[in-house]
Parts: sequence; C-alpha cells; structure tokens
Amino acid sequence: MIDIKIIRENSAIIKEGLKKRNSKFNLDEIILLDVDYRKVLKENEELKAKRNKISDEIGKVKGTEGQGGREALIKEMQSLKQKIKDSDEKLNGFETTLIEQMFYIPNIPDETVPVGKSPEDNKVVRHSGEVRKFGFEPLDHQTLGENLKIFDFKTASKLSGSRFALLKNEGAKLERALINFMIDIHLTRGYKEIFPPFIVEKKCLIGTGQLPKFEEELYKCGDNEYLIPTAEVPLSNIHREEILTEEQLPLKYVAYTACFRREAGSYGKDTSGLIRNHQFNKVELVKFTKPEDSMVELEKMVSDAEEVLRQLELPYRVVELCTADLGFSSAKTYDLEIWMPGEKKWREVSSVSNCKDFQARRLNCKIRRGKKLEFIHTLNGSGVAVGRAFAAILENFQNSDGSVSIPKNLVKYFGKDKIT
RNA sequence: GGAGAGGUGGCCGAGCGGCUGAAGGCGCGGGUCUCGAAAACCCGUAUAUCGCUUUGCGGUAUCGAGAGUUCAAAUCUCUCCCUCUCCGCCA
Repeated sequence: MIDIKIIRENSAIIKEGLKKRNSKFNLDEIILLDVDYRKVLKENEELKAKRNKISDEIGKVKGTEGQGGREALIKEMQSLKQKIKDSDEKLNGFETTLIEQMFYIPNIPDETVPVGKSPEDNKVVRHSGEVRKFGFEPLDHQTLGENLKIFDFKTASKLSGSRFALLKNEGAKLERALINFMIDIHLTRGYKEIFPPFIVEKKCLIGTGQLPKFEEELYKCGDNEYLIPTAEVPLSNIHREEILTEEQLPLKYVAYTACFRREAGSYGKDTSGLIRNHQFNKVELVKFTKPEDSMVELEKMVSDAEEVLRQLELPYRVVELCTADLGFSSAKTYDLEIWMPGEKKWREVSSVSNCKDFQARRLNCKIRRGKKLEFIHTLNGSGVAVGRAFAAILENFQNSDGSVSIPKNLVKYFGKDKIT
C-alpha cells in the first residue's frame, strides 16, 4: 500500500513510479475520489459533533429544568439521526471504494533500480562459479531423472493432472535432503526456523499483496482460506497488527513450505519437469527491519541465498530486476539464476525483494520510535526453490554414464555421493 | 461435534445507559531526593483519521467484529469471530 499522503501531496512521485513500471494504473481516479471522500468525511463529522453536543446537553438538563427544553432537544436529535445515517452510508461507500482502489497500486521502485521496459533490461550484477565444460552432450533434468527413475510425471498427472511432480526413490530423498540442507545453512546465518500453516486466511494475502489483484493465481480452499503461494505469506503475517520494538529488529525467519500456484495463463510455458509446477517446495527467508536498514539487509539476504548455491557448487549469476520486471509489492529485487547445461539457459531459483513499507502498511506492522510509530520494512527471498535446485544438480552434476554426482556438502544429508 | 467461561489501553484489571478515551495497578518516559544508584514521592504516558493560526490546538472514530434498541451504548438485544476449560472423535 502506498501512503495516501504522498498521493495527495506528491502524486508526481507515484506517477513517475507507475510509469517506470509500465503500469497503466490511473492514479487521477484515486485523487478525485479522495477529494470527495474528505469532503463527505467533513460533513459527516460535523453532524456527529452536533449530535454529541446536544446529547451532552440532554444529559445535563436531566431532572433539573422543566421537561420543555429537554423535549425540544430530543426532537432535534431525532431529525439529526436520519441525516447521520444517510451520511454514514455515503461515507462508507467512498471509503470502501477508495481502499479497494488503493490495494491495486503497486509499490514504487527504489531510485537505484535500473529503468527498463522488459526483462531484457534486467542487469546482471555478478557471476559466481565456473560453467562446466562437458566432454559429452549434457541431458536435460527431465530426461536424466526419468532415466534414473527418481521421478514419474506420468503417475503425477494420473493423480493430479498437469504440472505436478511425483518424486520417488532417491528423488524423494534428494528433495528432502535439500530442504534440510538449506534450512541448516540459514540457521547458521541467524535465521529463526518456523514451520507455518500452508493454509492462510484472505487477510494474510491482502497483507503481503497477492490479493486482491492476483486472485487467479491462487488456490482457494474455503470461503476465506487459500493455499499459500509462498511461505512469504505466513512468515510476513507473523507480525501483522503488531508494534515491535527497535531492539527486536531485525527479525529473521526461515521456513520450508510447499507452495501452490495456479499458473493461470502459462500454458505451454516451461512445461518440462520440475520447473513450473502447481505445487513445489521452497525454503523461504523473511526479514523485518528498521526502515534505514532494509537496503543493507537486502544485500545480506541475497548473500544468504547465494550461500546455498555456493555450497552446492552450482554456477549462478545475480540479476538486478529492472523497473518493468519488479513484482507488485517489491521496491527492489535481485534474482539468482543457475546455469542449466541441459536446457542451455539460466533459470531463476531465487528472488530476493525489499518491499520497504509497502507490505508493512497493509500488515499494519510498526515500531515505536520515541513518541511516534513508524512502519517497519519487510524483505523476502527464496533460499532457494527446492525443485529447481534439484533440477540444476541433475544437469550440472551429470556424468557421461547417465549417473548424477551429489555435491559434496550435500552428501551427509543425502547419504551417498551419487545417484545411479 | 456437545457443555460451559471469557474477549476493555503496551500488559494486568475495574467499569450503575449520559459526568468514561475509559478507575486502579504494572510497565515506560521525565522530575524530586542522592556522591551515584535503588527505594520513595511527583508529573506524564493509546491509536487512527480530518481540519487548522501545525514543536501545538480542535473535530470524529475506536472497549473482539457487525447489525439493532435509544435523544444518548464499553454498558441493553441479536448475529458472527476468536480464546480458554471439560466431554466426545481423531493423525
């Protein structure tokens, strides 16, 4: 959520941000709506002030004076009553529309974010690890995994339709090993482990920004309940409606969860294997920070996610998203992409974002600063997507005989050093 | 699922339909005392929002949520939500 005060007093900043994002959002509609809203609010409050005043007088006249004055006042109040009721209805109408509209404004990009028109304009910040030279033609992860009998997409679709994975044998175990491996890395880096519910109420999704705009991306499983599309949702909502102290910050959480996404409108895109499924596993990082610390904490969080890839010895690059590619709630985002030798392309395995106070406003999460309260900043990042890391290991550690080696830091979690 | 109890400020906890934005306590901030500290005492301590003559003043709203009764609701009525206890069922 954007601060309505900025919209009133400095709408040019917001418009500039929307333009950089290529957003077609019409801010002027909100500006006009807000003017009307405040006009009605003033009328409404004046009526109520009058009501309170007369009501007070009625109380004072009680018993003392003759009933005459009292009755006249009561009569006046009766006519006021209807006026207030009408005014309340009008006001509620404006307020509901205004808030509803506000929920659709995306975050404003940080000024350091490269301005761009499409993902092509994203900026590669750095590379890490050597892209391996193969003495043979490397296979893609789907072929490798099927040959090794560690997953079975045919059975998955028999059970659940398209875009689901069924892992078996060493595949199931590798997935489990990766989850534990990743969480353990983050625990050594100061994150607190959480195992949250995978179903959350609507207000949580409004809090982090998935709703109301991205309803079609979510699995709904009740009137008010949804499957989480990412652990960012439950983790960021831990401190919804709370006032934190400065000493508590930064708060750092790590959680493994399954994630559920409809992937509406992505038919035919990334249809292979583990890359874009309706259900996938992810280890997620979330931080709550003081406003002035969030940019530094963003860099640290990127490094925390990178540590997973470094320890897995996977070649990756860090990409800074341009303004056009930023997510709805984010002010600045880095993606981590791994080189996939079988597919011959870079694949996103992590997206690390600083949402600044955008989510905190929706979540109503603040810190006390002397006498004043201030919204905190929230950050979230994958640390990292498990299925995609799995696929990357298959492609990067494949051997000419079709077997796959296990990165040495992962061996103690997996139990052996090779899948054959 | 059945039976009960309860939801009031940062926390605990009072609260007869008008004098209650809400006693008292704790906590927190400031002060007095002290060489300093503790104790004691004194003062101050909610949030949101709008307006203004904007280090402040004023209006409005907020006692789980919503609706109702009333001139007037923390207080009365109804619906819903949540928490706790007991029983049943259950991974």
